[in-house]
Amino acid sequence: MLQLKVIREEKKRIAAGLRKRNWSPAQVKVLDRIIKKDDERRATQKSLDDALAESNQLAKQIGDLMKSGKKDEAESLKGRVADLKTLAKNLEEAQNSIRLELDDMLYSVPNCPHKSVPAGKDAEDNKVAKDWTKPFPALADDAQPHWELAKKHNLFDLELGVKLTGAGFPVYRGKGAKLQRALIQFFLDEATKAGYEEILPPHLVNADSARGTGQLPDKEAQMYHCTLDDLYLIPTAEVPVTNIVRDEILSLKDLPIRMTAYTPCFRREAGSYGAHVRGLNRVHQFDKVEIVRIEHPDNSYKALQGMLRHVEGIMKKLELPYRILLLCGGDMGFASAKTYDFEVWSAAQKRWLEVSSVSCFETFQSNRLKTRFRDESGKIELAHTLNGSAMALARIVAALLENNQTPEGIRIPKALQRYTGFKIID
RNA sequence: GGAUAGGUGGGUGAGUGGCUGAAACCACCGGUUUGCUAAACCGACGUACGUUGUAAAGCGUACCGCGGGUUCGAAUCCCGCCCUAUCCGCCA
Repeated sequence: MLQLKVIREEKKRIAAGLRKRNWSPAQVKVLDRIIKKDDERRATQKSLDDALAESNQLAKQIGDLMKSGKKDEAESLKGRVADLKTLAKNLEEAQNSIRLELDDMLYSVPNCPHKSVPAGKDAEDNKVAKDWTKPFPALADDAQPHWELAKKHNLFDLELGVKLTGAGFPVYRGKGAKLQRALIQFFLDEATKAGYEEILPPHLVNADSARGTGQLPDKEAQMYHCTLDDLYLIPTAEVPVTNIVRDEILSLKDLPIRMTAYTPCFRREAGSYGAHVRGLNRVHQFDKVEIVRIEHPDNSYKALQGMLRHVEGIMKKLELPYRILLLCGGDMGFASAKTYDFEVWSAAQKRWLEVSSVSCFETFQSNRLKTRFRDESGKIELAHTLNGSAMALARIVAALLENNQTPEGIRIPKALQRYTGFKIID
């Protein structure tokens, strides 16, 4: 969530940012309500502190009087303390409900887009930051989409997944399973080379962690919830990995922190069904290697560029046609200040598939996570967090299968061959 | 799952009702000494919110796992929960 301090001090800038996200002037008024509610909070806090201060002082006096044997005088003060206590209790209750209202409002406000983010309503308004200029792979007329190829080569089986679990849980098998494993290994190795520490986190998290990265309270429906133990299956490695630095005050020399993790990702995805979600395009469980960075605010946008180059390097090694989009305000995720999406060309489906999303969150996440660092002068500041997929497997596999199909079989990109142990799927 | 013992500041650890936001030691940071390093010595050293101040800094409040209760007053007493260790049971 946004920092109260920033909303108070830079209301105009935030308001302008929200309008970039396609917020109406009426919606932007929530900022004024937040500030007003915060005024209320401060006033109540002051009264409460004053009441407690007086009561503390009286308690001390009573203690002294008791010791010096002036019992009657002590007794006479107790009435006042009781009154103060009632007052304090009421104020505290008021304070709690003010806090809840304030938090509700704060949670409802998305991050303020970076100044370089274009305004816009939806995906139509995204800017192509880097286009694919070379020709797309030329496929034969009888080229097949990946779900047909998978059937032909026995790579994954969605119907079997229905039997075992339900729709959207693919069962990979044979060379399909090996390809999956090879990609994970490849992505992790690339991240390691780029200086990211490999993490293997739990795949279930508690509510505190889900709150920390903003899945709770608003996106609860996206996650699978194990109610018996009140744990959530992670929708992305971002959740456990970013929470590593929750409630931490880092020292300057700890920064930057770079971490990478492979995890399966579980998404309930209440969303749409149909042609666009066939095969591996959208599933409830998929594999992903995530990269996460914790950065000094001065360096976060440089770090974002670094992450872009990293993902781009992977694209090139996989020999996939890709483009990079700079998302417009209206299409950006709630928590992001700036997001680039990577899309690969799926030659048989003849459309772009999103395979990676790289974002800088500035202090939006760290504010909730309480991830701070001590700056040069010893002052405590919120760190910036960033993350990106490098990469999401399911859709990469889809593109890989489709783009590389030949009459002889499906060709494995050179960089991947030492991981798969085979050069072709036939 | 059962039994027992515990959860105090970055770490170790003292503290059983007011003098404790918390001893002592270690680490970290600043300084003195030193050719340099080390040692020794001196000093500073939690977080959040509120408030005064241009600022430096000061003041108030809260926090000793979490939540509630008893009391004029709680780290300390009581209740519930969570977690950790050990033993037993179960088990990949």
